[in-house]
Amino acid sequence: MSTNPVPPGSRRSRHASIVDVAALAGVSAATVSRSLRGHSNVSPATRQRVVEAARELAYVISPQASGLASGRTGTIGIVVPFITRWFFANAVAGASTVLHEAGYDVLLHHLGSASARDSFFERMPLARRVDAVLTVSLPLSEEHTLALRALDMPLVTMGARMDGLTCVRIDDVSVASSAVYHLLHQGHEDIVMLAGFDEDKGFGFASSEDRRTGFRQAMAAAGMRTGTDQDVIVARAYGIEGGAQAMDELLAGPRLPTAIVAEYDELAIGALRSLRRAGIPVPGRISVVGIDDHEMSSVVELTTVRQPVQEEGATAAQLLLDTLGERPPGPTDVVLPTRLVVRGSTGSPRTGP
Amino acid sequence: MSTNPVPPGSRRSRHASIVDVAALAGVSAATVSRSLRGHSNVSPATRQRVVEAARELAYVISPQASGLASGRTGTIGIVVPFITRWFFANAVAGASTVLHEAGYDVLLHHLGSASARDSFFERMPLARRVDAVLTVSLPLSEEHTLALRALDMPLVTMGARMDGLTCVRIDDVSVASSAVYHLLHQGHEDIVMLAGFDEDKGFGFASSEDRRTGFRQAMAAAGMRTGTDQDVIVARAYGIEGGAQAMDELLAGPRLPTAIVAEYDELAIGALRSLRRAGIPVPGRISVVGIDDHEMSSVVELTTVRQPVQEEGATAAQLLLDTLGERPPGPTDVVLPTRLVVRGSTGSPRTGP
DNA sequence: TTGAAAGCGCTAACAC
DNA sequence: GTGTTAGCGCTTTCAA
Repeated sequence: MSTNPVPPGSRRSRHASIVDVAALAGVSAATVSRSLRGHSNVSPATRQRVVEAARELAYVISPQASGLASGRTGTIGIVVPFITRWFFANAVAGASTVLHEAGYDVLLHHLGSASARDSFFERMPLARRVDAVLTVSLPLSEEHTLALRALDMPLVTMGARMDGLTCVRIDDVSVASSAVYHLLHQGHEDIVMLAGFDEDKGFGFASSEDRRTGFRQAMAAAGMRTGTDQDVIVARAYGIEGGAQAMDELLAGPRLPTAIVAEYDELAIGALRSLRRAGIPVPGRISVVGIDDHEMSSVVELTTVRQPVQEEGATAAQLLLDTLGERPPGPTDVVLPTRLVVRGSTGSPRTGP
Repeated sequence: MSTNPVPPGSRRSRHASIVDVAALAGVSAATVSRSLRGHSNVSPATRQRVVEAARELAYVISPQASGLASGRTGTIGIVVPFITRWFFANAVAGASTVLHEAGYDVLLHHLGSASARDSFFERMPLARRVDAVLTVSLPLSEEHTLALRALDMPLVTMGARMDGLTCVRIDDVSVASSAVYHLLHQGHEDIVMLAGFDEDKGFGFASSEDRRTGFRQAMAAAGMRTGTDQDVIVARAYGIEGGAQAMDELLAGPRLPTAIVAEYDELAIGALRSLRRAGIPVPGRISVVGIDDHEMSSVVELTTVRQPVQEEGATAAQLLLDTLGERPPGPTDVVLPTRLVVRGSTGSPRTGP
């Protein structure tokens, strides 16, 4: 019927190698290499024969051998604090789709905790394994930055500016400000920011600082008192639970503001859960605004500032690929647009007691 | 002050190589290799010198060279349909934490769409790049299965049984049944299942079939009519939007059941959104049960059947590592426990018209 | 316990 | 255009 795809006399290792293909096509290994990688200096007829031989032998190039010889890995490392959070999962999705389409593999590292993060930067399991690195919203210490730079490879950050590095982000200052303006516009005067977990000297997210700044700037510009200890409360855990706990504490305290700006939607959603359980009407007694437009925000009718997370990831990945090409462009700072999405969690404050 | 970590006369490539370490330690490359990998037949003194030399030169082993020589990659491939969905992100988190701790790298592939899935199995970008593969909830066609098996490497599935393969899962049949029993126990007699997107011949999830079976079995056992066209409605999109649309259609139809069992929580959450917007009281007019215990389920007070997703991922990863060791165990079928979490979305049906 | 030598499978100069 | 020749940096027999 058909010829055996594995020549009987071949060395019969698990895979056909480039010399097997070369033999079958009647050319040298170098020509096979050139043909399969689309180099121009191969005659169409030869290339044709090589491609067919490769197909017949089910030849798959060995990335190890190729990488060893060429110095490239064909792999990009993506580092995120948490893969389970909506934001990071979407960032990874946007980036890895672009990278896979470009023929790159993606090595994923999620840090998960401060200790895991430290051991990551200490062991640096990316060294010699990837051609470039994309980090997402990692607030990096001096030490971590050095470890990353010591890799001496292209580096793009998403959501965290670093000197001399290409960064894709949103304008976190103005994002937080616009959340405040929305509330001010509705007549709120007693607004508190619900900020993310800090974990000592910070395994928060890189955007944290800027959002707090944006909050305070907008408050100050409107003549609201700010800078006190009470205008920003800090969650003591990540995500929903962090937001819920912080809200519980606020509810237990002496004074409940008329509005909350949460650093990110999951905090806001946690706060909403606490408010609902406590029977506090939203927005009747208190309004809540988030930042992100998490996929669940429409479900809980959360007013929020939307950012295009997948697009940020895709853009960052594309810039990384550009850097890998010939004539790499210099570092840039790409800022993507955001917009306020008004839903049911905000409204005018009740006048009177 | 201190000696230069890069010997002036060395070949000064970007990294120190094993021969640099060997030279500095005054041994052969073979001994360096043995020392650094903890082989027993190296004298403590020698190993000590090698380790110090490696540290001094900031030596990092080249995975490419090592892999080329040894035939191993030190990398595991994880394949998921979507990384942005809560379930898969958690599965990946559980698995990759275990794999990273064991010193393996993780190559992530998320398929995203049926066309991307097909091209994935056609191009098989895992070939020669990983030592083993973990697939999560992928319903595989005959063709895909063959492509995977052709890789000829250890394969563990999470949430999708396949002949002769190790699988970690929950009992999807009984999970769906228990959701039904909960409703029956509350007195419901008119129950409809809200099932996931099918996309022609199926890019749904592997658990889909079993959950429908569980639903029908429980209904039949209770003497409810089943098998009609109306006891299972199928969403026309994934996730929340799919659930919302399906619920909208049900609401527009002639008959509204008193209870819904959703194939997974995101569908249930979408359904809840539609119900809230339509002003239908839950559980007053209709009860809703989900499956998963998605992190948002507590926020919307969804009654659901919890499954330990991260633990499933971690278990699957561990089994994969076991398979990679000497004396690989045979294929097993690990079923993890689940439990009903009763929240506010279910209650007795209203008696009367 | 250690070293020498032979690859692993590919790419990149350099010839022709 | 195509082939030849060296490696890329390890691991692994096989000897010693």
